[in-house]
Amino acid sequence: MARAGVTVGRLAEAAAELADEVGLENMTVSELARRFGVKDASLYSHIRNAHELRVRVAVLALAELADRAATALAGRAGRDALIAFADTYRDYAEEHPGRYAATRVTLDPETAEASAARRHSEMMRAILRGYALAEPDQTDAVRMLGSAFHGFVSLEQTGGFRYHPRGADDSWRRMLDALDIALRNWPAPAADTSD
Amino acid sequence: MARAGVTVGRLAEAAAELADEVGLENMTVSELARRFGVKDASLYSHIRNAHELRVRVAVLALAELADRAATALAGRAGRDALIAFADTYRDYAEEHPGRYAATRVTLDPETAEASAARRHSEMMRAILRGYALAEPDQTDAVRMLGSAFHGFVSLEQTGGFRYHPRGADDSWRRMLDALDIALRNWPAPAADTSD
DNA sequence: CCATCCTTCCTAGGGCTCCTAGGATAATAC
DNA sequence: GTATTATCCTAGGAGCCCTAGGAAGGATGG
Repeated sequence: MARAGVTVGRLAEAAAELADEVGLENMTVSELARRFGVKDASLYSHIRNAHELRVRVAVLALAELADRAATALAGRAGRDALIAFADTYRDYAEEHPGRYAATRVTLDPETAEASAARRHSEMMRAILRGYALAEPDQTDAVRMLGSAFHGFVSLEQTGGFRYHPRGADDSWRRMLDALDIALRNWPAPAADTSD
Repeated sequence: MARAGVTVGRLAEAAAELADEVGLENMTVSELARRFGVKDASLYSHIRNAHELRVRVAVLALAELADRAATALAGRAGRDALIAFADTYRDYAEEHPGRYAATRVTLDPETAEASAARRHSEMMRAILRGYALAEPDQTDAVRMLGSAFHGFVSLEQTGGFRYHPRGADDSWRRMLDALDIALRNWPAPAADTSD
């Protein structure tokens, strides 16, 4: 019987496709095997378990997204960079919901280290160079941006903005403007603003 | 054979407990049945399917969280209200991860309408009274706050802040300060959106 | 060219999940 | 006390994840 040509790489790629189609939680080893014309048990020669599959999709997505973000960031600084970066995230999440969801899979330290995760935070820090923030404010700002971007995309995808006529695009733009302002007026350390 | 005393209410309560213990995606009808000393098939006299269970946990959690937030908000305004509200969210998510995750389950319109979801957005709007924002800016601001809160909690829970020594608590405080500043300096509507 | 070895695939099967169908019994209403 | 309804049961189908053990493809080396 001819071999199906399954490799870990193709498996991860197909898993990412499948996750985008049916959602990460409905991405199953069985369905993946079916798409390769192979019994599900056969895939366990290539992967340890279903979780590894999710991890591989996560790693793949993190790299893809980092590449896109890097391209978007080229030649931009300050507010322009912020917006370009944020839009890249949101567009990617819309285009590849399964892959995007996978980026939130918790990775073990070694996998995380080998992944593009560091590139992501470094790009965020690069953006913040336009705002002159020292540590630990820079880390705090990175976390705020990450929270706002991911939170918005997450709420949007779960339908949280569905019950109000205001367009999500418009809210997104305004949020980015507001974040830009927050970064430019970054609060002084622990000054008790008594008002 | 004596009845186990299963009701939809107790089911939802037990499901919430279970979700907090094992995570929402590991909360299963079978395990729930086991805890009631009943066969899994028996539960289908009370609920239609597993999804309904998740929805019931979501509704329960939204109500609980709204109650807590309302209490925290009492007698506070402006920045104080913002912080009290945000802390309520984050504390609840830490205390009840399964319930919190359920609040992100997509509800059908009628269920959403009957849930405490509206109370949540109304509380956010109440907070924004301290910042004098007119529509649609108010909606945009509500979405920004929701995004930042949920995003932070989500990243924190999936371990996104694990690879840097800076404490998450500190970043959280600073993010709230920054959001307060963003609200007080809310951007003027874009003059031109042509680029 | 042939023997060897590793990889990839198979069948078989166990255990868990969700869920349906149909029947029995407990609690309640009349 | 009987009829009704709600709650529980057993039985079973289908899908999922995963393991064990075996067969065959494809490469390697004599």
